[in-house]
Amino acid sequence: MDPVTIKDIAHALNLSTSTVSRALRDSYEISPETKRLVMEYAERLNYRPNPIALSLKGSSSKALAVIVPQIANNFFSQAINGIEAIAYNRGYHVIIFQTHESYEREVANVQQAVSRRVDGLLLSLSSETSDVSHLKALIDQGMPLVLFDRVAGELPVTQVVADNFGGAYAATSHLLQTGRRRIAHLTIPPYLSITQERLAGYRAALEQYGVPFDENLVRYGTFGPDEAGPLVDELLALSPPPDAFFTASDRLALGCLGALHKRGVDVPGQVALLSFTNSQSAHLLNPPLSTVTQPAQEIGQLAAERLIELIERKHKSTGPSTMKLPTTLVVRESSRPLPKLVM
Amino acid sequence: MDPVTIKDIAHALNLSTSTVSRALRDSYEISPETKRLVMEYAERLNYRPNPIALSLKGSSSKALAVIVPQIANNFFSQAINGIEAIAYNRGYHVIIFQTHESYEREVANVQQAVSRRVDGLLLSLSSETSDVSHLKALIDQGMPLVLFDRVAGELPVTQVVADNFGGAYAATSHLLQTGRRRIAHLTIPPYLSITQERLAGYRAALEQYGVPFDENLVRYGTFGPDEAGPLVDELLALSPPPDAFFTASDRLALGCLGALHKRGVDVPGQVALLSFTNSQSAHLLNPPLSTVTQPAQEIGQLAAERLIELIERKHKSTGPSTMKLPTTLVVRESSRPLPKLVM
DNA sequence: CCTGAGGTTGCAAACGGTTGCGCTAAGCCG
DNA sequence: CGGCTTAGCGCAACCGTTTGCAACCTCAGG
Repeated sequence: MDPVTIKDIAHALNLSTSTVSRALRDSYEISPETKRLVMEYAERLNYRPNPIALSLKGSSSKALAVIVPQIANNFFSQAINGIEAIAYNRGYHVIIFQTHESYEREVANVQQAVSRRVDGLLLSLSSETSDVSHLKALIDQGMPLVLFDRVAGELPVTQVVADNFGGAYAATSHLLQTGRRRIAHLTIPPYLSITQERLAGYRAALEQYGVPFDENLVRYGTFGPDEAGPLVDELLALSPPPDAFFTASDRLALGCLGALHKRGVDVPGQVALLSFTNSQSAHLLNPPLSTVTQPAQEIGQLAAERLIELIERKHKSTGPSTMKLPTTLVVRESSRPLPKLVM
Repeated sequence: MDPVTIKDIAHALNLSTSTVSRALRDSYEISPETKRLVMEYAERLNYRPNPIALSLKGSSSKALAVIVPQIANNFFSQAINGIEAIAYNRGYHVIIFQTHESYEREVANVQQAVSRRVDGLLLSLSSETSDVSHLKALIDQGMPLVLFDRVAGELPVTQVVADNFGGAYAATSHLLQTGRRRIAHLTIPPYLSITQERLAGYRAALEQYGVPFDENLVRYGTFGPDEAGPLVDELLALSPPPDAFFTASDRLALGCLGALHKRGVDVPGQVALLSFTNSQSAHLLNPPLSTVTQPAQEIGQLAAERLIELIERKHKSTGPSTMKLPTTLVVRESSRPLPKLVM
């Protein structure tokens, strides 16, 4: 029960493969009668062109590569969801790669994607990646590429990101408005563009409110397991200790909340907590968690749309652009205003 | 800067493509000297065989299809994580498809996967799927196939699942032991094997404790948005109302907890809550949620391992088997024993 | 010196499809 | 009625690789 080929049809109808091919593509060179015959027969046999043969011949493989650090992460799985939706509608398939935050695997995955002849790449940098020459090479080859979320500003490619600066600014401002002054920032590895933007937003808000920046209050996580606990301990040991935690990832948020629970710290009485997260259950946590959410699915959709545009009218390159989508601050119990407002 | 082909090497070295091909595959027919030349040159040019040409020619495409209802779901993203890990180690790629719980898309995705000439399929049924003839056809074609999580028992294929019966039995028993007698079961669409197994586990536990089964207490969700609220209302309106909710999915768990919060129902005082979920934050919810977790990543890994075995020694088919992995009951605050135990 | 074997290498077909071009027959015009 | 156009179709090359088989050379044995 092997798949039907063009040859089978040609043979059965006593035609040449070229005629069948043209008939199926509705070429003007083929008589309506012949077309009808071929189409009907192909329909009956449920003929599907072999995409592999197509990609061998032509250039297009109708496949996109998505390279992300981790699938099992709310943000990325939501983004992939958006990517897949767009890709499916436009007739593309999605091949997924995980870098597990490793630079080496990122390079290897890019290689693999290229040799699979994908039509384009969607990539979110691993936290280890500081050298982006592998991507430069891609761009020089003319491979369509769109970066999302964790991008590299210096690369001349289309990038889709959330407004990390704005999100962090809004979050920090909110904490300041609720009376906190010692705001700790638990964040992700410093190489990442998003880390820097969030840090910048955090600093900008501090400055706006005349609160001096204290680098002791900024701690970098590593995506390792159980990393939040020690960081929280270090921060709580400061004097004066922080009165708020602003964290930059799902894992840090949950880890931090868990650590605070375990140490019997009252949230938000003793410290407030506010986090970047795409978790669906922030409102059900104890206490309900104030969050900055990124439009993960929209980011994925937009990135996929841009990429497909790039692929389909490669000539008319509109030039690289960075698209920034707004984040949403949702205030909940974990950052409730302090009873006595200092301001 | 087009990718290097065997022809380029052949031309540069004044050899035929066949010689180069054989040299690269280290064939005994080629002289050591020629091999060395070819290998070195290929190395220098960073030659990578075109996988598309390989798949066209031979049989193997070194790609696996994964078809799941939803990527943005803790269970599935964790499972895919496991799949990808194994696949990567064995040199396979993973192409992801989402059915969005639609039977039509499931069929279309299977078609697409086949025409992409993947070497094998990993599939978790959509909730709409009751007819599995599209999978029967696959099996008849000899396409390696492994079902996981949402399986179809009647199919003669390898299946990897969690012990849903056991998990539900343990969960229900626990609720009974803590003094609950009117245990509602909010579950997913009834076609699914896992739904039936969980229901069976639930009933078995009831029977064990001599509590009559009341079908009014069982409600089926549809994966729609905000479906939990109405179901909770209906159940709370029963007389006597339930004293526990046992839910069968992440979404139902969170939806249910949210609905109970909103209605001011005390958990676990008024009703207990216990859920199947792979959420990472169950212990941080308010109240901390008692859960049955499935070993999602292990299920993915095991399924991928089985599939690759199937692919690589297609001849020695060990016959279909069902592998069942244990679930874990974690008791937390949301199912705290009632103050006055009836038993 | 001829023959045959063994060791190397190249030719060509094949995978499934697309496409430039050539061929045939019919129709049209002068 | 002859030549030209044109519709409709087939031949063959091509994408990159593998592989059966033929071809060639060298050398040893008879």
